[in-house]
Amino acid sequence: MILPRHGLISSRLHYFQTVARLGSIRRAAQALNVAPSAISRTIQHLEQELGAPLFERARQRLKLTSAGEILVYHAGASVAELDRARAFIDDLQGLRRGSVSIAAVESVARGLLPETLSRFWSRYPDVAVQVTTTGSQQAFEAVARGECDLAIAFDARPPKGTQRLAGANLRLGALVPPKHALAARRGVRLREFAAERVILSDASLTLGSSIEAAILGSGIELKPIAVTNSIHLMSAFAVRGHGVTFQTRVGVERELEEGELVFVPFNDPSLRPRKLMLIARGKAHLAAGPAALAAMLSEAIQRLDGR
DNA sequence: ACTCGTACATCCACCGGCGA
DNA sequence: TCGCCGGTGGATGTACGAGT
Repeated sequence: MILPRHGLISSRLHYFQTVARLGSIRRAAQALNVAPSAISRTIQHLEQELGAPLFERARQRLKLTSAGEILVYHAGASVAELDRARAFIDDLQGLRRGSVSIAAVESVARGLLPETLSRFWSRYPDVAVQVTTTGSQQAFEAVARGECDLAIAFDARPPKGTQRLAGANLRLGALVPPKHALAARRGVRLREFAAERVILSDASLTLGSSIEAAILGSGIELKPIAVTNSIHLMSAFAVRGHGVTFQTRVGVERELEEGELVFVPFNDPSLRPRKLMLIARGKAHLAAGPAALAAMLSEAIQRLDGR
């Protein structure tokens, strides 16, 4: 049994509209892919219900009566309203039990994302979320390829076909233990850590490459005690007093809140703020679930701007 | 004018899915 | 399980146009 595109709610109106448009039950039947008899009977039912003929049967041609003209006008409005209602209902269902996929850099997955998802799930508890941690450029490319709905990353170029939804400039700084000599300072220079044990991120992270460029540009020689691509390890080493590390506040929210580390921003002009960005494949592509999460993430990212 | 082929709407019997 | 509803295919009646 082939149902017309509007289902039972408006199939009669849809049949009627098609017959009125084509002026023939047979052509309407071909257009709708049903038997002519089905349409004929549907029209008869409508006429019985309304108590008035909708077509004049003359010379093998169906011509709308005045009642038919009135119904054509109102049926068009009704079908359009049903389409609108269907779109709203689809969106509502997407928010009730849809899914969202996100690619994010590790630092975002440690703090910003869990915090925002807690708020998201308090409103939309049945929307499933798939989170993949990866490098910045890879995260953005995953969105461009349609493999995920949203991506959050640092200092990466949004690929063609994607749209930037939010951005924030985040200062780079040193993460030091509370008892460190520089912990109370309002700002520091990179060269002040020349004699220190430092924990650096490797060049596979955008963080690593921007710090490496600043080190090379200033001619400072640092003594890295550890080099890693893990934001988690960098902060864990720093908390245990193995050395100081350099990054933004994103990813170490818990350590800062609990007083395990202190963030001291850099004053070096060569250490420019890092740009955190949220992208999607264009707002028009976002279903209800991803759109709702994107709105919450945008708000959270914009609150970070300048910090 | 009549016949014939074609196109169309309608009627009827029957089938299958779905909900009470 | 049964009734309702919407589907299909075949039969039938009607109208039209072309050919004779």
